Amino acid sequence: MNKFLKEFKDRGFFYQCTSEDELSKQLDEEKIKGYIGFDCTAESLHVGSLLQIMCLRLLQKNGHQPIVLLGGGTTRIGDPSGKDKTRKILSEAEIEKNIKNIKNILKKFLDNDDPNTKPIFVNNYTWLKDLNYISFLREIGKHFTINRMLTFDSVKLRLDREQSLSYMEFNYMILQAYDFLELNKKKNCVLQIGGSDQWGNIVNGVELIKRYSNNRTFGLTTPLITLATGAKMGKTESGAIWLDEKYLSAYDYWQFWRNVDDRDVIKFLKMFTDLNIEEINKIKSDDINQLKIKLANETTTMLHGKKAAQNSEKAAKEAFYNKNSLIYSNSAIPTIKLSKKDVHNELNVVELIILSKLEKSKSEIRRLIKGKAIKLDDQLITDEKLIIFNELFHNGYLKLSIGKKRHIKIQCYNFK
RNA sequence: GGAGGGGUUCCAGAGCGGUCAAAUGGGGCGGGCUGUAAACCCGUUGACUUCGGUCUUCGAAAGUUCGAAUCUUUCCCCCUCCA
Repeated sequence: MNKFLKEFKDRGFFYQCTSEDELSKQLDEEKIKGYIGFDCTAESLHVGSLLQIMCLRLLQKNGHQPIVLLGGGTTRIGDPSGKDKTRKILSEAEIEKNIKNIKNILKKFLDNDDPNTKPIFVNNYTWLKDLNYISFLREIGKHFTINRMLTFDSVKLRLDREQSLSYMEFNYMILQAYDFLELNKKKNCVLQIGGSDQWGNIVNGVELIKRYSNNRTFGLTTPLITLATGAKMGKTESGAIWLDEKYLSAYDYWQFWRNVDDRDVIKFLKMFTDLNIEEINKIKSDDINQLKIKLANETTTMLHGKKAAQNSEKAAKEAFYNKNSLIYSNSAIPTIKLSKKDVHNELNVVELIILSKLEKSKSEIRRLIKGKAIKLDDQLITDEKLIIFNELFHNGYLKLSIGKKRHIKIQCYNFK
């Protein structure tokens, strides 16, 4: 089997392929271009898209060139796959902003220097915006039968549940197929990779290209990643695991990986790190926590850099293992600064926590205090009326802990 | 177009004039046990509070009533069946 394809499988990326043997053969014979489309509905990408990104990296690693399609056009329509309801339609400005943001994140993960493999970024709006309806129907539309389109899951599910599917959304799969055709014509792209929910859309593209130009192309899908708990990857109760530091700090990103379920560790090491697959297979999981730290370091380094990863690890050590030690300015624990005007003589714990922005409801904070969750410099707080005074701070710093996992350093000089 | 059923707190889903900030389950959060894991047990889960209470919530608006998530009217949205 082809090297790329083998690693693709070994790492757990593989779900379905249109014709595996032939793809393998073609990959052996030449360096190809493969594309993945990213939805631009959100302002940033979260870990739910990480597997897709890893696929792009794997292409590069094997000398193939990835094409990143940022769906400026199709985002204006909305993919009905896996959706119960029509999505809200974004404004032009929002979409443009999202595309820019997402592109920057992808660049962090990809090698942008090697001219043979550096990613090609395309926006399908450039070719979709000027389509002529009549000629599109005549050239492209004739290759699609409604009979067949009705059998695709994305459509069928909606219809079965008697949820409305607009004509606009119904056309999404045709446009995605057309994207593939366009990339095949213009860039000689022969492979589309996507999540398993994209299978129908991808197959449509492969078939359209076959009918239109008799070219051979391939589709490859990745499985839907679920956590051991059954939840979808990417979103937690406290918010999505964003890949953008603006929305999620490197420390919190590190913590996400540090806290994965035991059962997911090896799987994630394979999927989301560059560690050699044989090495991972050799690991005996006698120290699962060490592995989790490894996972957190690798993933954080890949996205935020080595320094950020080291800092996060250091901060975690301080927060979880150096109990009862005072916090100083060189601590890596996330810091919030209080300005003098925030602070007055009567400031109590509850207000302090509000100022720290760790919680926004006073009732919730009072509940937490009653539940023995709040600590200042590892001292349990039991009185919600406690007034914050100067002696609590050591060299202007105070550690605030909420529960076992949330620790923050509060900095305030000249506290009264 | 005709006939019914429904919209409840993060989700599912009870309530059907006062005892309802609203059962129960899930999820979340916190505590315990541990390993920053899982499982399990316990607590908690609208906001504000001088801890006495106060204020805002049951699709939207108006009304009946001492009192409405619960009754009436209009409107919006969803579902089922018939044409």
